[in-house]
Amino acid sequence: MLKYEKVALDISNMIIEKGLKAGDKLPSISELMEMYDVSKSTIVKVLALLEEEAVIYQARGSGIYVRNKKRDGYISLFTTQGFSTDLSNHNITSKVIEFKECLATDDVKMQLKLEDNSTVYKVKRLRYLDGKTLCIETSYFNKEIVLFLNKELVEGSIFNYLKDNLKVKIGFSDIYSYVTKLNEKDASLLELEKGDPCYHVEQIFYTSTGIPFDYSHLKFNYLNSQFYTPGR
Amino acid sequence: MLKYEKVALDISNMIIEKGLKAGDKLPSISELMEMYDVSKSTIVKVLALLEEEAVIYQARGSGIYVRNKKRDGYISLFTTQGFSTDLSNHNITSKVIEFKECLATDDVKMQLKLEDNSTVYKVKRLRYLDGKTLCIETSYFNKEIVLFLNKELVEGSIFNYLKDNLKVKIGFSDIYSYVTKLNEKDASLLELEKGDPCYHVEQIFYTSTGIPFDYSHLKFNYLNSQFYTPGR
DNA sequence: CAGTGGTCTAGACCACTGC
DNA sequence: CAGTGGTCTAGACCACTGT
Repeated sequence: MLKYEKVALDISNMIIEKGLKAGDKLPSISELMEMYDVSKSTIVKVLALLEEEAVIYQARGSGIYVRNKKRDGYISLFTTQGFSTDLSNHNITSKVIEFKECLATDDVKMQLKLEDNSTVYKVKRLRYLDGKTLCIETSYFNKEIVLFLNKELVEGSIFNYLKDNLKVKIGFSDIYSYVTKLNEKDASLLELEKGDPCYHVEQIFYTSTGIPFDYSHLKFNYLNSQFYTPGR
Repeated sequence: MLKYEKVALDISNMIIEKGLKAGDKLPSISELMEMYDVSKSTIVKVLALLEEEAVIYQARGSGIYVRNKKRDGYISLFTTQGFSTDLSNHNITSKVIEFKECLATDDVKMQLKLEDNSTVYKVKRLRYLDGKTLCIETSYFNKEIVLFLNKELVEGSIFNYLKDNLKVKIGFSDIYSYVTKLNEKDASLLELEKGDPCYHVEQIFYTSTGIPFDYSHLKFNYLNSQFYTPGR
């Protein structure tokens, strides 16, 4: 673990342990330098990281302050990958509906930048939040990156498997979202009615070297999902 | 304008001028240092900025590459404030439905952290994208920060007025979103039917010193809105 | 193993806030 | 105007990629 990550984690924990609230003041940069015995630039980097994570905000000439915690029950969309990370108090499970290897459709080929006649892994899962239907997730994986996948692996956290076992380094993603009315099939899976609202998220994940390896389409149950994003 | 901002802008422009596409390679850090005659740390900061803006990605040991442009017509939600900034090719206008000074409701008081009996500016506008109804925007402004507002100002870009005239320094924001069915009143404003889907965004803006000054609720016309966010 | 990005340091100087 | 955060430099060393 890198120095600036350690210090950042330490400060995050300190905020929790001391029960600091939004607006509470943290030690100044020079104090933090002494506390952790690191250079100013490192502290500056640590604070930039914590600011990006919406843990703190920095006010020039004034100080460093704790930021709001998000409302409970809201899913932190767009911050971490695969949202299984938002564990605290809540429980995400999944049921596999379909798992197969198949020819990529034109849409999938375009999103994953594949050659003609490429095959991909297709995974369709129903995901639950605290036992309630959260969303339908349909994912396509580029087999040049995701070398192997089977039904057992797909039952668990696919991203953890990719990172830990296949050593896939996840770089960044493009996220598109919109709202439609549900069709009959999706409605029955989500335990809703045809015509009910549905929030769609399409996400394309890239490796750290820029190769797209996962194209996922999420359809959320509007009654069981609400989202949070920190803005700048 | 700061040095790292200038260099970042320059590199962005270079990408456009040279017509570089996703995956195209940019000069290495040491080359960029020479080109702009700045230190390595400055280039590193520039690249971090461009990476955050989803313009490039950096692959350790390999190089710096151009990232995808977003699909056209998608609104860059959560990146800039007030989305009036996504100008290119598209045209955002608004019609004021309501403008008044009034007592803050409990909800508004909580979001803006106001005392009892505080009054706020309430602004309700219909916003259009290329002439089509985009969303209903209801905003509440903290009068301690937003010292003055009138009907004329509210016709234009409120955020530009706050920044340029009132010298309000915008720091960060909390963004909450969810989906519901439309009620009759909102449906008629958006030229939709009661019961149609609606994407809601609640956003609380803070000054750079951490004071909440704007609580806005957006209700989008689901037929005319789709969104993009770069992910990490 | 050469080249590239990433971390970290010590220190100078600037810009802003709040008393 | 003291104290705080923000920018910028020059340079050392580390970690990874691609050939």
